[in-house]
Amino acid sequence: MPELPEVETIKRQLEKKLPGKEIEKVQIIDCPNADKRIRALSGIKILKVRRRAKTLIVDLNNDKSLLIHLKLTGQLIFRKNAGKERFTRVLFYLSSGGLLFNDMRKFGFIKLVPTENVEKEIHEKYGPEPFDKDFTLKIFEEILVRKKKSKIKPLLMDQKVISGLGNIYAQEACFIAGIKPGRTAGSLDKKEQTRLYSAIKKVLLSAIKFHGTSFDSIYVDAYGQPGGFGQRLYVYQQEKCKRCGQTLKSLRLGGRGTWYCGRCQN
DNA sequence: CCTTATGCCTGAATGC
DNA sequence: TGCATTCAGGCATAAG
Repeated sequence: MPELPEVETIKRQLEKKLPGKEIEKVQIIDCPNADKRIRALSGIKILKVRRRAKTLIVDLNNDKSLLIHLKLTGQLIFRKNAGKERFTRVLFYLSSGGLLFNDMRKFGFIKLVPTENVEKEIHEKYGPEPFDKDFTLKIFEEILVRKKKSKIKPLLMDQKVISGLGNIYAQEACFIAGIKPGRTAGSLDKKEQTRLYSAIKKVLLSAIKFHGTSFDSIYVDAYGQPGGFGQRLYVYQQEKCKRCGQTLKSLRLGGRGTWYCGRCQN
């Protein structure tokens, strides 16, 4: 399930590949959430690839941008020889190679919006990027005070509050910070707030370094390669604590599977 | 304002 | 073996 590190990995790879390339043809194979107008992009060139939260933004030279969200099972893969694969939903034929939008469960979407509206469509809807300078410790503390009754792990997953964290990295951050995921935001003391703030950045940076998590073998990067962070997970879908060896506890928070160590997290 | 539930989907895993 | 059931989850939306 692509979260910030996975989408960032794809973004960094595609921004080296796509700019300057021309879209020769777009084929929508089976994609209920794809804007039909993308079929008319023949002859349009790709200018830039960006990321905001978990959404990829592909700016085009016709003042429009593609907004691509992979949701749970989406893949965006660059292939030298374009061809339909098992779950290919949209196929972009490029001047060299092809860009495949694969999505087993069809939750993902591709929108086409005027580039000038990207701000409105995306940026305004989401909370701060964890690596932007506006995401300061002070801002984070204010969030925790404002949402003091929320449970901390579902809060970290709320894109309107902070963008980019999903079910994996929210609970990994809680582990690294030594905080139980079911604690309320308001119950964190100053030290815990600081630890969690650092843990968010730490886990995301590390995951980006290893090209993300391919735990479920669904996520792959823009070259079809799995990420290497899966074996470095502390708690997500793990049985025993990597630090103390104790059997992890599991529960559901916000409807999502959640794991934590009763000894290492307080 | 809040929290929790639902729908969108399909494949893998499980149960009888 | 096969068929039905359950589960996974991002996130918009509805309901409580």
